Amino acid sequence: MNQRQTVAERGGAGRTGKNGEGAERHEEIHRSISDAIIEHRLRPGARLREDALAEVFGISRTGIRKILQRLALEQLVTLTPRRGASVTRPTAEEAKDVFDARQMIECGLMPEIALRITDDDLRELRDMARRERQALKSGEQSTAIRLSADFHARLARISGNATLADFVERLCSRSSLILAVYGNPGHLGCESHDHDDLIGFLEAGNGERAQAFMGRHLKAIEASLSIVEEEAEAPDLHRIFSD
Amino acid sequence: MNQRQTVAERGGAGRTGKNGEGAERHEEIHRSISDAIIEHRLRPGARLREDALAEVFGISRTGIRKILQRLALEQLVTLTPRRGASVTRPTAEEAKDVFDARQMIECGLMPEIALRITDDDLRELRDMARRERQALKSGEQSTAIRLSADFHARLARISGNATLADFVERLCSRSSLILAVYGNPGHLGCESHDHDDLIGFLEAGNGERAQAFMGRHLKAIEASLSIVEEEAEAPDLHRIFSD
DNA sequence: GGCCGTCGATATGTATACAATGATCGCGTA
DNA sequence: TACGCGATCATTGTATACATATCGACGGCC
Repeated sequence: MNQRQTVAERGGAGRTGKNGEGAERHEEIHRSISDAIIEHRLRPGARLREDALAEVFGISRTGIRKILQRLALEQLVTLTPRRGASVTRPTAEEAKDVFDARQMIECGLMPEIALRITDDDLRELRDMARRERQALKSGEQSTAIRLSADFHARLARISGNATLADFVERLCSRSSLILAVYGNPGHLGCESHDHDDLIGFLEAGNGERAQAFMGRHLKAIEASLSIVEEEAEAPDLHRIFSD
Repeated sequence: MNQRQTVAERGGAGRTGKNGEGAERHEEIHRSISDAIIEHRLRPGARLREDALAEVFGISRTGIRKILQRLALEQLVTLTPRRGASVTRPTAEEAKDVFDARQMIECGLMPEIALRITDDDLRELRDMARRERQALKSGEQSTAIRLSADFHARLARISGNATLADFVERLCSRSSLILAVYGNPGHLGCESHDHDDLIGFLEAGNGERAQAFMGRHLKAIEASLSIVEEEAEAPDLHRIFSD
């Protein structure tokens, strides 16, 4: 079964630029899977079989495993020892932790961002916000969710602190997973005009108000979640044995 | 050369409990390498050849690669595409970012920690601080450095926010690398009594003072560094061409 | 009729073999 | 003597083969 390799790869392009672009190809595949998860095209709990992925992307399992491990470290997928990979299903506790962390970091970054933001940044952010509104209006919820995460990540990047920006990026990805599990269908995380308002404060150089606004923004997202621990899987036995 | 496998592994124990303990074994190796880096037994820039590591730990390159990739994501080692792995040499900019991040997160966590800290926590922290002082006194600088990082990580864990605690743990590991590059030999990062003082504030439930103290503590460490971009590698040419 | 044990299929974990690339060293020539 | 060039070697990147554990289903047994 795993012998059936994708037709195109073997002969031509697959071999040709193999090594130089190998790393970039992996990067690309990582992004593909990552995006699919963030956009909820792969729902939490979905299994990610190595063979299937290897066939889809036309590389061998070795490369897929590497990517899956990276995704696991980013906590987008969960690697169960003999069971393989699946899209992470965040717990209620993780959800709380993630939003607390975002509250601390993203808000804390605002003053610095207000100081350093440039006209180019403002233009780009406005464009992202516009595209996000547009996606929401045309019902492309997947795209809107990803753009929203991108917006927050891009914002953090302006602070100049790459380490914290990486943290924020990962927190936003995980937030997207959390929305998939605990979000209400109609109600997307970010209000459509919030991001524009935030841009306004930053343009005015008002770090304090931006910080406060971001705080409310995140609280609003968190409040919109229906966090009820489902625990549908091993329903009663654990409770019985915990007595 | 790579044929010389470690004597013990092949026949007996290596094969026996192979799978069940495989994951734990990897965890163990990860810790071994990680500790060696944090304790400066592996200095920044040191090359980590896959074959050599595979031989030392008695597993094949496959497992080693997995571990190296994880270390790379934690930014303790750097993976250069065709050159292999080496211990990361943090740049001055990264050093600043890491300490700014620690300032934000560790300080921000203090109030919550002061609220949640238990007697058991206090006892354990005091023990760690004591062992750290002791290691310093007996000149075991490697041990002292690791214990200091452990202390900060353990502290963060008390906050109950696993996500932020993970961040702090990684920041502390990287700080250890930074100390290896920019630290002054005689002057260890943390003053020996600082941690005890901090414990005092936390025991008193005084989150505010603990926060302020942690701020000064981290600033003091940062200030003790000699951050001068060495750039010993391509020494003069760049400067010439920048004219 | 329901439950337990066993068998087969499927997928992962690990090791090894092969290929490609960058580095190092030696040689020839100016 | 120093520089450029070429070959060999060391080391990583990738794929594949084999071993092993888990899950589902079927059949026998109580």
